[in-house]
Parts: sequence; C-alpha cells; structure tokens
Amino acid sequence: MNFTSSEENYIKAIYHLQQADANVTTNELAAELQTKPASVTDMLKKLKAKKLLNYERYQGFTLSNQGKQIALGIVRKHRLWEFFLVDKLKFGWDEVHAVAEELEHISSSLLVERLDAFLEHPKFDPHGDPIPDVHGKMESNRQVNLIDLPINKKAEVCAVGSQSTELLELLKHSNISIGTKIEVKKKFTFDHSLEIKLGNKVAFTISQQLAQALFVKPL
Amino acid sequence: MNFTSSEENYIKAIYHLQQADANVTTNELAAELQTKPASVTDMLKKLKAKKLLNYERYQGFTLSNQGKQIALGIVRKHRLWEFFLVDKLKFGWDEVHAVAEELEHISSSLLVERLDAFLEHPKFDPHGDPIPDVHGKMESNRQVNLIDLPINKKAEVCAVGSQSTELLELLKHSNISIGTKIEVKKKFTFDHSLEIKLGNKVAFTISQQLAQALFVKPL
DNA sequence: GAAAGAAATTAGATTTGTCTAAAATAATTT
DNA sequence: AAATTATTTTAGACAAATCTAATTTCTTTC
Repeated sequence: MNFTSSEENYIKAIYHLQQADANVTTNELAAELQTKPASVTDMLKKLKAKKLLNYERYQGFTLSNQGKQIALGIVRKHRLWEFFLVDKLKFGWDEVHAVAEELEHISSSLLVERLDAFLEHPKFDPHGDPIPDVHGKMESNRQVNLIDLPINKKAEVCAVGSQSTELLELLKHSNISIGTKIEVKKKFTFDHSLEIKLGNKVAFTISQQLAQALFVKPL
Repeated sequence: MNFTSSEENYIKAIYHLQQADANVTTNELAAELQTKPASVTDMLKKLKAKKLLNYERYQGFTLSNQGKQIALGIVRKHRLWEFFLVDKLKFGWDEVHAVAEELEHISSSLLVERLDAFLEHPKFDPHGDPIPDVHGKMESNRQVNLIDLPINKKAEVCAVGSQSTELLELLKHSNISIGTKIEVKKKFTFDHSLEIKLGNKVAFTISQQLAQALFVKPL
C-alpha cells in the first residue's frame, strides 16, 4: 500500500514520540508536527481506517504492528539518506535533517535497496542512530542512562557507572545486575527519583544517584 | 519562490512540448500530463498569476523567461538524478525515469549543487540529453535532422549528409551553408516537403530529400 | 461526588488540485 | 459568410489536508 507524505509524517512522529514515552497524546503530536489538535484527530481516524493505528476516541492511540513496520521503513530511508548526504555529498551532520525529511518520502523501494548497497549497508546514521534493515530490524546497542529511558520502555541493564563496592552493595540489595530487565514507571520531579520495575516483580523507587549509575539498552 | 510538485510538472511538460513544437495546445498538455483540458486551464491561470507563463485565454501560452528558468532547474535536477541512479546506484538507463520524476521535486538547491559536484559535473545524462548548469545553460550539441526539427524552432545548419556536387549546387542556389540560421514554418504531409525560413528572409519550400540531407543544431 | 479545568473531538469552512457538464470561442467546411 | 466541428474555458462539485469555534469527554480538585 502507498501513503501520502502527510500520513508518513504522522506515522513517523507517532513512532518517535512512542519511543520517548509510550503514552503519546493528541496535543503532544500536534505540537511535534506544528499543527492543531483537531487536525491530528482527523488524521488519527484516517490511520485507524488504514489499520496502522490502534485508536478509540478519547482513549489514546498506539501504532499497530503494521504501522510500526511502515514507521521503520520511513526511519530506514531517512537515516540512509542522512548517511549518504554526510558520507558522499559532504554535508555537515547538522545540515542534513531537513533534506532527509524530503528524501524519506520517495517511494521506490528499489531505490532504497540500491542506495543501501551503494553505501555498503551502514548500521548507524551520522547522529549515531541505528539504521533498520529491510525487515525493520536494527542494532539497538546505543546504551542510555537510566535517567533518560522513556517511561514504560522495556530495557536491559548493560553497564554500571562505577565499580565501587558501595554501588555494588546497593545493586545486590536491589536485585539489579547486568542483564536485568528494567522499566521506568514514573519520574518524580521533586528529587528526580524513579519508580522502576524489574521484570514482572513489584515496582519500587530508586534515587537519582543510583539511576545515573545505571546504563541500559532499550529493547 | 517555491512551487508545488504539480506546478513543477506542468512547467516541465510545457517546456518539453515547447521544445518539440513551439505551439503547445491545452489538449496536448492535458494528454501529456494524463489529465483533463479543464484542469490544464485551471493551472494555466495559476502559472500566469505567478508570472511563469505568457497566457491569454483562447490565445495559447508560452513559458515566460522566469518560467523557462524554473523549467531548466527542474530538468537539471531530473538529469543529475538520472546520472546518479545509473552511474552510482547501477540502475538500468530504462529504469530511472519514474524515480527521477520523484527526486526532481526535492527543493534544496544546496543538495543539487553538492550532488553535481559529487558526480563531477556531468554534461549529459544517461540518455544523452544535456544537463543544464546552475544558470540554465547547457551544451545543445545534439544535432538533429532538419526533418525532425520542431516547427518554429530556430536552429543553425551544422552538417550536410553528403558532399555530392549535386547537393552542394542546390545548397548554393538556396543560399544555405554551414552556420545558416534556419527555421521550419510548415510541414506538408503530402510529399513531406518543408516550408523553411533563413534568418529574416522570405520563406520558401524545400523537398524531403534536401531536408534529410541537412543536419541542424537547435538554438 | 459534583464542579471546574484540561484534553480531545466534532462541525463546518478553506485551499489545492482535480473532475464533469455546459458554454464560449476559434477553426474549418461548404 | 453561415454552419458545423473542434478546442478552450467556465461553473460548480469533490477529496485531501488543514483550520477555527463549539462541544463532548476525561481528569482533577475541592
């Protein structure tokens, strides 16, 4: 199936906002796309009709699996073009975004695959973001500080910020180790503490200091 | 100023049809763009308002100088992308047209210039058509048989098909030599003879045989 | 748990590019 | 030069994507 540039922009924006926080709202999306909430609602209905979105009015929305695939295809194109612009056309990494926004809507999939081959199948774009392959798979190996992990995003602990016995003692007591599945449920502004959940266990809160010592890989 | 893809498609189509025959009609343009004459009229009015077209209703239309510049910019982008697709991405020369039709509407002029540099300023696209430079200038050195010269297109005689004394005698008598400015005013279907005009002199007709012996360069 | 406030949605209008059907103009034929 | 035919244009409608203003639904506060 084929989509308009406008539809693709909505899908991509929803995808990115959902990465940062699984609970995307109509207003957030409107702000992101520099449009009005009413326009967003119109498009949500259209995307639902095309089965790209799970959406019930007043109840919020998430991308369907099909929607996610479309989003990944657009992200793939965007990042491949960014790589091309910087690597081949000698653009600065800060000059490429606007141009890539246009190029990502070129529809030919043959073009994308030939471009990918020409660039020798790069795995990351000039900003370090991973480039999805034809099937939407990508290396999600950019580790981020737990403080920066979006709410409700499942991740895996992959590194700690120090090897001090004090930290290790606290980690052991909290049942956190390398490989632990982790998820942030809430962020408290007052002291920047986080409510987290390990696997399916009951949630508990950790301090800003501990969170900053933990590095995770989004799944 | 910025134009929509639709406007650009009209400008480009008018440009190409005007190359083939200076008298482009509403119906021809509609056929070329696979749309209806009424839609063409609508767009003609819009392009006139934007000063890209000389147009009076029922009286035909031609591109203004500004319109020609826009057209050349689009042709430049189209042919540069075609060159890129064939030379770098290993497309076949017959596969590139549709993709280039999409790519030619990407607006960034920085992109075009960087692409031109990356490709090392090619002068001709994979089909042998000349690529206009930033200022719209291009080598128009594809010589065509006088028989194929569009009506009302000014051209210059650049070669003859044989060196026989019979031909040279006729050419001398007709005042035609290399460098003569020439223009076809009418084509007669009956015997394929042509009415031609040399510079500002009075028009006269020549036979199919003579026309076929003359090669010209459109100006 | 009712009222106030915030967020989301609907209703109706606008713009762009297109269409069909009808009318106006130009070109051709007799 | 009048009549026929072909071309071009207008008038009015429609779909896509957007907007403003009004309304509905949800959330929060008291």
